[in-house]
Amino acid sequence: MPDLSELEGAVVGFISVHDGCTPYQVRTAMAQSHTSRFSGSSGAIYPLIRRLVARGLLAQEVRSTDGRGTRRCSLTKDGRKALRAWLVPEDMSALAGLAFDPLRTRILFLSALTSKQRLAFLAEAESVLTEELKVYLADLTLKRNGGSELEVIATEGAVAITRARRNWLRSARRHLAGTG
Amino acid sequence: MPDLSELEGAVVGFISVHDGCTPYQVRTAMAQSHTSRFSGSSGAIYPLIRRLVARGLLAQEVRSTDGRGTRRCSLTKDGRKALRAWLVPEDMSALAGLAFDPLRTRILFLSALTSKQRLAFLAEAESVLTEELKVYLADLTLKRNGGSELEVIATEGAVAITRARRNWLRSARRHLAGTG
DNA sequence: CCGCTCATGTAACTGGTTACATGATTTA
DNA sequence: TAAATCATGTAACCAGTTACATGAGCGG
Repeated sequence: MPDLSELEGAVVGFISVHDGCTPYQVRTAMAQSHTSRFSGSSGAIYPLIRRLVARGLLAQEVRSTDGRGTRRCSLTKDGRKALRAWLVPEDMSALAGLAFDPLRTRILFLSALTSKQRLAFLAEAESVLTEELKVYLADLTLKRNGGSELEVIATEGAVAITRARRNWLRSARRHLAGTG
Repeated sequence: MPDLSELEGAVVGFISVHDGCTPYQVRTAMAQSHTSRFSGSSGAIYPLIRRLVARGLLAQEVRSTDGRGTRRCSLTKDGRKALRAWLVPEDMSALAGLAFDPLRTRILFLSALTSKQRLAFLAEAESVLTEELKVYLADLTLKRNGGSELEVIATEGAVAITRARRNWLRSARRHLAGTG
């Protein structure tokens, strides 16, 4: 059995927390997640869940009362095992590795802009990040009353990283504004 | 003309900074980059560069003295234009959006582990991040003497974000250790 | 001249995306 | 009863990966 992909792991993890949820709920949860990595498209989720059922990691229960054929998903024993293996891989450094950051990438090539455009770019990025930070902080408040402890921690991570990015951009802009 | 993809933009940006470089140099630079997003595989780079030449964004000069057919790449006027459009897209929020973080994703599902395993996971991740931080700090020193100003800023970003992640994990671990 | 690095390339695959399509259920 | 939402699905596509293959140039 090959390891779970990131999306597969996220789906299995979601079902482990939301036992008995429908594929549709998995799908919308992925789509609403803050990270834009996965679209939560039906073309991704439904075939993926079928694959996991075929591999014996998921079990499905069809509600006969529902004409749409809505199914409820839960983990099998093998599914829980696969989830644990996905959560804690042999090589943890793959998880911790530097994430791809389109802003950081672009900064390397800002010499293609005039110094005025450069500063405008950094200022604009900074303001977008500040707005985003507000969103995550609001989300954090939400999670603090009503969310699980782990959801709070994950949201704190989003806040911490966004804040770090914003502050980094701010100091970069000030630095570049100084040196022209 | 469609917009440049992230990899295309990175390649065009690299060539803008390293004018006259060979596709091989582009490739190895991508492969050595800290972010694991792109492998820098020849199967990605060579066809990509050919596409960009066909689109008129890159120009190639073949050194006739070289039996390997090594080519030197540079940007055309259209290439510089496309680079600027890629650097500063209409929707800046797409650049600033929360990056995908496999650690953060996994934290949401740590309830599948025993509390002991959970703490071990966080401790291990924290130590990997601490090691990584050392690497980026060393790189920063390197860039400070000998690198461009923009390279220094980009590396400072890597340091800032890694540090934020590490500190976030540390406080999460301490918190979970407290509540059992 | 052997092995390493430089340098380019192709073919099969993969894990997603977008766009489309269909029908059931609920709500105004 | 119309519109919105719930719910599932397929087909065409795409950007990248892995694995493989080839050969030139160079240092020991």
